[in-house]
Amino acid sequence: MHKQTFADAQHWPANVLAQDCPSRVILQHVTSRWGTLILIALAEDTLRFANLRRRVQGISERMLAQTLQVLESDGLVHRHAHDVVPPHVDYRLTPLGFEVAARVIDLARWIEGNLDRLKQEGQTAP
Amino acid sequence: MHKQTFADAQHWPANVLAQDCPSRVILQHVTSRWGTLILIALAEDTLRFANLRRRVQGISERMLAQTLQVLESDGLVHRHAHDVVPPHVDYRLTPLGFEVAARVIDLARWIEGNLDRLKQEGQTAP
DNA sequence: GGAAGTACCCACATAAATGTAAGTGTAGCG
DNA sequence: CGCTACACTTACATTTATGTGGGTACTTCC
Repeated sequence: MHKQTFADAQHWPANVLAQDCPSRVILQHVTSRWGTLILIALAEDTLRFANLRRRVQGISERMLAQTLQVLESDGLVHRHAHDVVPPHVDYRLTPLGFEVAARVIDLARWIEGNLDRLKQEGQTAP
Repeated sequence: MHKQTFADAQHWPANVLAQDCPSRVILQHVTSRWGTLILIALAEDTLRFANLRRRVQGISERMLAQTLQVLESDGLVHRHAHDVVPPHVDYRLTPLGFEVAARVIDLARWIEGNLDRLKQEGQTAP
């Protein structure tokens, strides 16, 4: 038996607005600068490292490698390394990855399609 | 007349994967650490500064103020200052804000509801 | 009178994210 | 042979994000 405490109430059910809710961590990964773009790119295609880098324009090798590792550790991306040389590694979304990606894409597409409705003139702070 | 160049193709239609697509900027704002949480909180209620800060647990005054300004400049949040003293300022989403918030919430809710399916053990990198 | 609340801003300091350049080992190509 | 491609990693430098503490001007509550 487990008596529910006030602290528990913050987390059950999970609530991102709660201070140390674990979902915040995943949300950070998914909504990170490159995380979003990688998910979007991989939703279209299974890609190799170099190709993925070409799709996600502007990303450095370092960030691509790092972000892929994070997404993999979350169970959103699957890394398949063929045992050959020179190396050949495929990256693709897991079923879970496709579920998040769909939502991220929905958000991105909305923004892309509503750019003209969004103000951007007096923008000083990034 | 306007002959479409290769560079144009990157931006028309808007594509977040393109290097300097303006939608990336908005995406950053919306998916920023606190931006997401503020949108989620404001989708539930119109809130005053201090109340909003209590909802978005862990945010500092500085970041709250700063992020609100960014979201306001994007046209997602509306700031209504009553001319009284002590100050009374209401923050609420614009119609546009509600549209993005809905998508952000969808993403957040999915994460909250699938925490158990997501791996988190060997997590070293944040 | 003193404390607390309101909605901030500012300067300063630190933490975190990101970029840059170089290196690794092997293979195929001209 | 020399160059390029592949998928990384590591060290170092820089940029960006975020936190902290203090201040403001005024009011209400005790």
